[in-house]
Amino acid sequence: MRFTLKQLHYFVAAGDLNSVTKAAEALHVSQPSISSAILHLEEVTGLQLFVRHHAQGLSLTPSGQQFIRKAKQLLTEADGLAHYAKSLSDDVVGSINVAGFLTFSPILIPGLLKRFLSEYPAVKVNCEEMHQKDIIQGLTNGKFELALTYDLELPSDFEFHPLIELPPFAILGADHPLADRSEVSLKDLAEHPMILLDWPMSREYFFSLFLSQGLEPNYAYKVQSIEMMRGLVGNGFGYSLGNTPIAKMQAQDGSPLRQVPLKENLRPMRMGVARLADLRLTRVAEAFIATVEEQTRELSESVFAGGR
Amino acid sequence: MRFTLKQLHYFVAAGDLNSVTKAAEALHVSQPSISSAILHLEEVTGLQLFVRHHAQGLSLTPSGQQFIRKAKQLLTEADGLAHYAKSLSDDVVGSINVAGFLTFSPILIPGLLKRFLSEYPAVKVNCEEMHQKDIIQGLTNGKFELALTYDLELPSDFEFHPLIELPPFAILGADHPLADRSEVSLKDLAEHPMILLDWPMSREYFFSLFLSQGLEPNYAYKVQSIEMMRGLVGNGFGYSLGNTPIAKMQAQDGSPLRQVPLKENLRPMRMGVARLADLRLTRVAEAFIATVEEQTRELSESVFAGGR
DNA sequence: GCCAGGCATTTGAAAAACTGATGCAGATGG
DNA sequence: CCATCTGCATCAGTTTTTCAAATGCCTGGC
Repeated sequence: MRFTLKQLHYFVAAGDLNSVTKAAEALHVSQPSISSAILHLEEVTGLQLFVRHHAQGLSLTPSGQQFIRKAKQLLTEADGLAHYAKSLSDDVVGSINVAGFLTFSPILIPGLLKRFLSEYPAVKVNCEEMHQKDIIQGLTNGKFELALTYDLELPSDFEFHPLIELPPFAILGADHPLADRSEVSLKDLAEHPMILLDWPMSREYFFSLFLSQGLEPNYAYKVQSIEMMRGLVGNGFGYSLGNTPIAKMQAQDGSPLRQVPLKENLRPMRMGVARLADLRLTRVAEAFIATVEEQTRELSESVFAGGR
Repeated sequence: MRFTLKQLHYFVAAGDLNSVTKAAEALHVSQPSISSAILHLEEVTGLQLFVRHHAQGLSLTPSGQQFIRKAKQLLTEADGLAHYAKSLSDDVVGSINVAGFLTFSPILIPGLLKRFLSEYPAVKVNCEEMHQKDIIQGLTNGKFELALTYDLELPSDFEFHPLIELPPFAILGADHPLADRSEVSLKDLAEHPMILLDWPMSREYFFSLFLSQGLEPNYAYKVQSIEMMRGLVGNGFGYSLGNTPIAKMQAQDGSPLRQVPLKENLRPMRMGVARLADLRLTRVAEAFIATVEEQTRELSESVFAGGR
């Protein structure tokens, strides 16, 4: 870099006051400091910035006048950057990047966004839904500061703020032999063909539920999407398991579905806010977490109550 | 100032490369230099700019991403300022402020501007016409870098580049008793009433002409403008003197005028380019002077030949 | 479990910035 | 016209900042 902001600052002061001495007084530095800053700028720009009047200060040359205008502009922008940074750290402004786990994002996030933006309209919220694996990676490399997800295989340097517990339940087609029960046991289900939502970390969780009961599931199909799973279940190809209740259980082709609680006391999935432990929260993130808490409290009394 | 351009530069490099070490290599500085620049920025902004991944570099936090965008912008603008200054000193760009003496500015400057701008359309030329006194003051305090004027009472720290010599001539109304002569002497004129163009420094010049011949003029009217002088002369109130011939000698009310050379060998007025001696010329100024020379050469064969 | 990679910290040296004093040249005032 | 004053540049010495090599420390890979 050819010059420093400080030199520009000194130069501008001298140019405005037409005096090195006055600029020095105004900025509370010594007169040689101003003088040398100007000399340095004249050196590196190759411009003669001032004409010196003996015993009566100095005045800008035409070149100096052109230069000082741009210099002031740059200083203003530097100041703007400082203020921008300050407000990023002190105020609820700017943007926030959030990741959401695929299953409950469509239920949780739209209402959440609505609530958050009505309170903080100046904030730009970027949301992405993804698998747990991508969430962990995105949080790790700083792509997101927060993630709404399950505490599923979170690395030790993550912090998790739990919001709600979602016990697993069975998803059954209306024609399934077990569909009319008020609750079913994993033991009963294990014999039937199961539709597995074949997502990294999710599949291990479901498998672990059976394992904890000494059982083994009977995978009929492995699918990559919730909708596909519901379609197969709704059409009688098997049952499935889930943690995220939705308002109206129905496949996309209209086949009715049932959500039936499981008899065993199984490890529930804990949904909450995950983030890197050593990433200090911004004001925006704090505000967002507060809003998530409100939104979740509300949902836990309506949609999310459906699984229990 | 809270931060330096250098710190921003180091930070941006680290952010782009996701590595302190790589940034240090790229910028040919040591790794601690980068590291401390980042630490300082995090300190003064209050933002956490990076998440550190042990043994595998670092990545920008969302705050860091917002900050780096603006930081890059500022650096680009700082670069722009450096280039702007460089081109101001090296190229014929930017603007130039020129003063012109009142009498011949309307004759010289329009054509001059046309010629100059056709060659250097990127330059903004600011022209002002004024008295010698204001010209000297404007040059002294750097308002103009050049002035087209007479070498009339120029201070010793001025430099004057003469372009053309303009001997004084008499301006007479068509009905004036001396109007039909091919030349008149000051001695003849001195008896008649004279219309004085009462400008600072100009009046002293005209008076000195008489003084050099042991004469004294007979002031009938003192006026503040060329046009007023011509009007009075054209309507028979007296004669006047001038140095700047114009193409068609006529007052604004249509009264015809005559320009009659003076018999005596009087000190001519030297017209040229004046400037502060210790103000280094910019490229624009150099180019402008060259154009003035061309333009004057051309005019000296047409309009400016009229006085002799 | 050892090695390598990579950032932070330490330490000492070099460079830069700063200051008070001085010099110098023109302006000011009687 | 001379003495004084003003205000920028320069100098010398000190403080501050910058820089880099070495070191430490923690993690990931083999």
